[in-house]
Amino acid sequence: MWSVIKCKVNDLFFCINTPCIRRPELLHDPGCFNQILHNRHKLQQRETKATNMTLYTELLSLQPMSKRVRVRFAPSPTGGLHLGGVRTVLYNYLFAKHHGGEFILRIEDTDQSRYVAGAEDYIFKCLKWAGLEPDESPLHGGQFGPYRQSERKATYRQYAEQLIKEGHAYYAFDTPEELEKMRLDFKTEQNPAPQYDRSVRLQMRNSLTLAADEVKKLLGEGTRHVIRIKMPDAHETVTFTDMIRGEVSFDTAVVDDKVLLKADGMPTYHLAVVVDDHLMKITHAFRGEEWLPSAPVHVLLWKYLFGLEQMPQWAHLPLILGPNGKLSKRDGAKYGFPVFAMNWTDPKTNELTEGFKEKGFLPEAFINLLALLGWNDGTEQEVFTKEELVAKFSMERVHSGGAKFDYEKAKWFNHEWIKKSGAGSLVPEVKTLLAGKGINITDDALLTKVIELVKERCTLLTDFYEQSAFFFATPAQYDIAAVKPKWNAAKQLFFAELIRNYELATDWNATVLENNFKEIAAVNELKPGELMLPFRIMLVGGKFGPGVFDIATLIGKEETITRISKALAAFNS
RNA sequence: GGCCCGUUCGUCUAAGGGCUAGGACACCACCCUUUCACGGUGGUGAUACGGGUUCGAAUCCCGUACGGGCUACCA
Repeated sequence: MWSVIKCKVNDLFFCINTPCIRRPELLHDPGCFNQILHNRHKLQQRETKATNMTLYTELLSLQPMSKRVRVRFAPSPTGGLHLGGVRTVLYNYLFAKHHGGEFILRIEDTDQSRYVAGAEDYIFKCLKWAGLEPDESPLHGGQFGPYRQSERKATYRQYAEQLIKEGHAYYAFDTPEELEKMRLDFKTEQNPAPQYDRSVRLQMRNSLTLAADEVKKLLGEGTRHVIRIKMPDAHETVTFTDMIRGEVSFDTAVVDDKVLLKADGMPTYHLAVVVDDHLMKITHAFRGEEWLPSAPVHVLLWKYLFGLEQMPQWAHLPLILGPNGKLSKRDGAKYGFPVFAMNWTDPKTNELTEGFKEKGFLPEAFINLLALLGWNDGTEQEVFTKEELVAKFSMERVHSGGAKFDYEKAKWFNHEWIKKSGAGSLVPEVKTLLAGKGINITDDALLTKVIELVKERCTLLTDFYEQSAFFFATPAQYDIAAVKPKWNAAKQLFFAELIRNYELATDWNATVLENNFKEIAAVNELKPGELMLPFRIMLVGGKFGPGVFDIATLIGKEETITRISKALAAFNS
């Protein structure tokens, strides 16, 4: 149950809704306390820190009632899951886990015309990859199912009918053509997008304008109709407190009569979100900022249907922006960065949109970079494990402004995570990647050593191919240009001698190899520096990679000698 | 057009009325490194503008500008 606490501070009353406090001692956690200040913005503006502390102390003396936190992510299965969607999932997940609550996934598939085969399955795969699996969903089950709105179709109509009975909604019989005509007729320069609202509804065909028996007759004949919410006639201000933005208000006179129940009997998002959030006992509802304009409709529905005190706390997350406004998959294609979590192929067009996973991102890095796009813990820490995020996340520290996605920084996060990961844990990924390029590895221990040696040079997982292929295959080509200009007979002789020396080596390790290399150079009066680069080209093929003697050690005596001989032939031709 | 939200280095952000506005990415320079990286040191670079409140404003208030979102029987 909600416990609504009224506090009087400096002659001002504050209403504080306490979310799930299963354990009162959690109140001692300042982060948790922040969470409780439903209307902290007001407090922030008018009160001093000291007063806040007084309030805090007052709260401690109260016994908050417990209500388990339940949050939901409600995607519509119409295509790929993009950055913003995954971040919404993340914030839901972190918030739920931070408060010991549940994270629910509900499929909002009420628009049958937009149904896309495979999209739902794809969403689950993305969540699994990212490590953000729900506690309840169509796949995971739960006490509040079904979790697909299409399967809940029968539940919605009664709520719409109830609204009509109470005068908060009405039947509308207007055909699509009539609606189009209305929009055309009322369109002016001043009003380029006329709404179906209180100014026009009395000129349309609906149960407000038609006689009661006419309406009855139409309904009896099964005439196609929708149910629309009837926004209040008088100017009424709808206000709610957003966890991120503070108080937000709207004048109901400028909000239109949104359709609640469509002609096919399916609810629209507006009805479904309110009914299902209620039925599924959602305590906090997080969604993108693009939903803010329709929030007054939802608040009113809560008021009419279930009571405002039952309404979840809203948080409208800032948008993730691309180079030109709201991030779209087009931006990704245009600027060369992934937008979706995983590769998505549109089943109709066969168009492939690249995903972060396939681009070479580690799931840990992906959620880390997403978490920091709009949130920080107030310290200078930027690399967080999922566990740290769960422990530190709070909606209070989410930024209100939109964040432009920076692919360079995203790559930096991935690089940090590759460096941070143990070589062993990267083995499966790198193995699969190399196998895809025709390099099949059987020796995991060797691969682990290779990864350890090259991982700091890899920003994306896919970089492991270039950085480690030469450990498993003799270079097919050499960067001849880097060697040829300074190549001469003396160097030729040096490497011939090096082969003889290495053939006799009994102790094959980097130190011995380097010492022998330098001794022979000294005897021949050559500078080791001038010989290192050719040696590298012989072993690697190019001017990159870890220390040459480390490479020689790992590829082994036989292979090292083979590569020197082979390269010698190539350099001389 | 209307409504709503927002605005600190190019980008992500810190600073809850009080040091020289701090950090990270990117960029530049140097050091380390006989490759490429990692790492280290330093540097360039921001409170949109105008009023107000205040001893004092990035911070609170108002206005302007700019940016974004929404304006479907889509979500």
